[in-house]
Amino acid sequence: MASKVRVRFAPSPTGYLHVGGLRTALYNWFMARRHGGTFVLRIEDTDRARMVEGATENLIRTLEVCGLKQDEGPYLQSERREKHLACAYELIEKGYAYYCFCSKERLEEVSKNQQLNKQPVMYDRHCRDLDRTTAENRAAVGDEHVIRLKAPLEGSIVMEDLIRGRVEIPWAQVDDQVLVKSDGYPTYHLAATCDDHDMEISHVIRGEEWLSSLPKHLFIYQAMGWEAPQFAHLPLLLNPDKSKLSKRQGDVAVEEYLAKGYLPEALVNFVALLGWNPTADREIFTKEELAALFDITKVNKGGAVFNREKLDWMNAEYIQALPMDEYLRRLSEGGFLPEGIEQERAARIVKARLVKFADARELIDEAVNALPYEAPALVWKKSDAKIAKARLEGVRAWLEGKDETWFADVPRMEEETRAWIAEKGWSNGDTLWPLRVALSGREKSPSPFELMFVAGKIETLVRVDAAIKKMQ
RNA sequence: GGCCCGUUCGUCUAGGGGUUAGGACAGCGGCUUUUCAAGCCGUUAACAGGGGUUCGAGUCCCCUACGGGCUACCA
Repeated sequence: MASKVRVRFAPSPTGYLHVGGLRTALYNWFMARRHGGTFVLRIEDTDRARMVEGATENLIRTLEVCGLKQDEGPYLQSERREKHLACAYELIEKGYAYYCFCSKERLEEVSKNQQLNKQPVMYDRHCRDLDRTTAENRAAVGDEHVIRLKAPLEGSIVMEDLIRGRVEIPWAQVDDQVLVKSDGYPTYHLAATCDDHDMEISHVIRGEEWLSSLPKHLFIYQAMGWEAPQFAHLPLLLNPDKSKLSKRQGDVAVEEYLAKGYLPEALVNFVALLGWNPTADREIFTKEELAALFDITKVNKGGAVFNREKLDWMNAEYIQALPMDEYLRRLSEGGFLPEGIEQERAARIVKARLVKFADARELIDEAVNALPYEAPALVWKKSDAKIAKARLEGVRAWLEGKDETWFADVPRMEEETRAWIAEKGWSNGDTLWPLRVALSGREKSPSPFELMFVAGKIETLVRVDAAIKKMQ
């Protein structure tokens, strides 16, 4: 790789961090970490009309939650406007850009006709050959104008992409792109190119949607006499129907996943493996491990469907791996843990079956609160009412003799109770089933030992008594 | 419409001329089991199609089909 790796993540502040954006950020971060480089954050806020209040702060916060802290920045592109404009004027000076005074109406007219005649839709270069001095005077006087790139008319450009290899695009296809808008702000093409050069970016890693405008960017580098960085255009993230991942077909914002209680580590792990994988029969990696193995040239060319089922699986894996106190802390800080001692105990036993934190409330509720039920529910399928009642009475006497601390130790409760059942010559089924239903009121539930742990001694006995009474 | 990019199990992918085409998620089956979940074991399932090149193509080339991106004074 180049001697000094400098990469950047350059989102526009449109309100939230898109999961595709997260992956782009991640790959840039990997690249920086892998080569001892610098990860720069730049906010592309040149479109004043699309600015969203608080979006930038939110973007930075979300990246940080995901463990992606920039080494440099954030730079605000809007604050670098003077540099961009200077660049535009230099391009005009060198004959690689020009003033354009065409009205929006004329432009619409032109493209309408092109569409009708099945011609490629692009600017007809009406102002391309205006006399420069005249144009400059008009501009100085305040005539509304834009500045356009003076793209070559013939031949084609051959480009080298780290992921796709050689790409060739005929210049006839490349429009005289607007570089400076009539509001005096630069467009992405000018600003990004200019900034990437200024910030000495060595590798531009961005979404595939930019591939077709790469000729314009390369042309600017060349016209300015700058050395161009290397480029890598990432494949898109897709909906299940293979269209570009969009809001309509499910969540696309990282914030939404976080709000649902997906762990940032899990989301990062999952997203990182969409389009690239370190060639190992393994799925769970920390981002540091991934960074150490990262190779931009091994990134897939084809788009990847964002498969939520696998995300769920992976998130559950991460929850399982969390130490209990860490798990409770995060659950609580995320606002997913209802108040109460039983609730906290339930949170403990529910951890193993939790897919995402947002599901915790319901699972906890099921573990804490018993449902109303009818007496027949207490009878195990291979048993009968008489046995069920006898077992319940036996269990009650057994539990009566235990102290509160005994109920705080699930493995011990289970071990000793099973031994006791065996000693009695009873079966686990005809004993444990009635106990479990007595405690939960449900056909399906956590184990009776877990439920006793949640309920505590007093409440356990109350529920067992109630069950016995139902059997009268 | 034009230009560009892409195409291995349903999904994420491994694979860079010689493989029984491997793994993961989901699915299915079984084991375990007081229920559910988990866990463990097993299993279904793919090189888009057609031409080349080659002794030999998932791997290289071409064509077609399909999908996607761009085609803004948005990024």
